[in-house]
Amino acid sequence: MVEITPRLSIGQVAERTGLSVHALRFYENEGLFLTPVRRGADGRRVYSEDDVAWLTVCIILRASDMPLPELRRYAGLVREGTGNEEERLALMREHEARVTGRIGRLTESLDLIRFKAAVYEDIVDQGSAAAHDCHGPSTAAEGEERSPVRRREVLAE
Amino acid sequence: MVEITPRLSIGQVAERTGLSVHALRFYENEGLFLTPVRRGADGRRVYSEDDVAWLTVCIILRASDMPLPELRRYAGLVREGTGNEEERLALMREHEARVTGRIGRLTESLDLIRFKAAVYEDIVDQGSAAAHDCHGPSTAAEGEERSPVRRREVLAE
DNA sequence: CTAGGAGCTAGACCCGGCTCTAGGTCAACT
DNA sequence: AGTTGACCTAGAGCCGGGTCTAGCTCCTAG
Repeated sequence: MVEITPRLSIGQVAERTGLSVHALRFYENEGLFLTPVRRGADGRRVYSEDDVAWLTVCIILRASDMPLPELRRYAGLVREGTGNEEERLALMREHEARVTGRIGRLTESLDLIRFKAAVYEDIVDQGSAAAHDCHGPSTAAEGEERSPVRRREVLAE
Repeated sequence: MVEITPRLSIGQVAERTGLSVHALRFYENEGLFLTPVRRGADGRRVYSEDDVAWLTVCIILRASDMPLPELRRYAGLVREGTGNEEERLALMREHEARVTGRIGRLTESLDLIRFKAAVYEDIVDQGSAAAHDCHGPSTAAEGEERSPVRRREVLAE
């Protein structure tokens, strides 16, 4: 007699998932659900826990910047049922590659960011230790290579 | 007699930086340069290597999703000259935190992505080893906790 | 002299991904 | 009876970050 799959209102789903009710309707419109969202007698949307489970997957994929069209395609594959796992795999692997690439580029950027921060920290520390004017390095440097953030091009300012 | 700071055209800067000429004008409009971009007698923009060096910094900050307003603010601080290193430091540290946060969330997402991929890979391998139908797990799972991507909520599909 | 190519400005447009509004239905309280 | 409050639809609006267009000025080469 326990409710096996409680029927959730859009508001409840919004609350649980952190998506807005607008976003939920929008996602539905975009074809991101696995099954057409059911309606109650009064025409209101009724969600199941399965919907919520799927949404949490969507949220994670979106959090890693999977574009909506690709998420839609993925939803389509899942909707089709078993048999297309190669395609799902390819899609996931592709996405994985994008995400690792993104992480890599962000990590590279962190080199510069931390380097800059360290430079400013030194100046600040120095300035507060002895209370005389800071003498910032204004020598500009040329940058040619760029992959593993070159020291010199990073120094100025 | 060597050109100490060669004068570059917008096209040359675009080529070197990978930014479009449009983007270069746009950035200028947005106040992202350290000094007003000089103009030749004919009214065309003339860039120095310093500009390019600064642009490469901008590009890295943008690559890590520093919003334009913040980049503008940073440019402003640098423009002001030495003396505001605490502010520059704070800005960089803040940005650093955002970037590490982002990397963390992406890395978390990777857990799910790889898990899914692994599931599909198993199915595909299994399917190709013995040529009988795949029996995908369609058992839906409820998801409550979510930080360290829970196993169960991830299984379905 | 004329055609191309690079630049110029101001401003329109685009894209992704929501977000919000207008105008309405319904059920539940007071 | 009236007021919330949650929901509905269709469609407009917004934001960030560019991108592109129109219509113009130059310079250079053929």
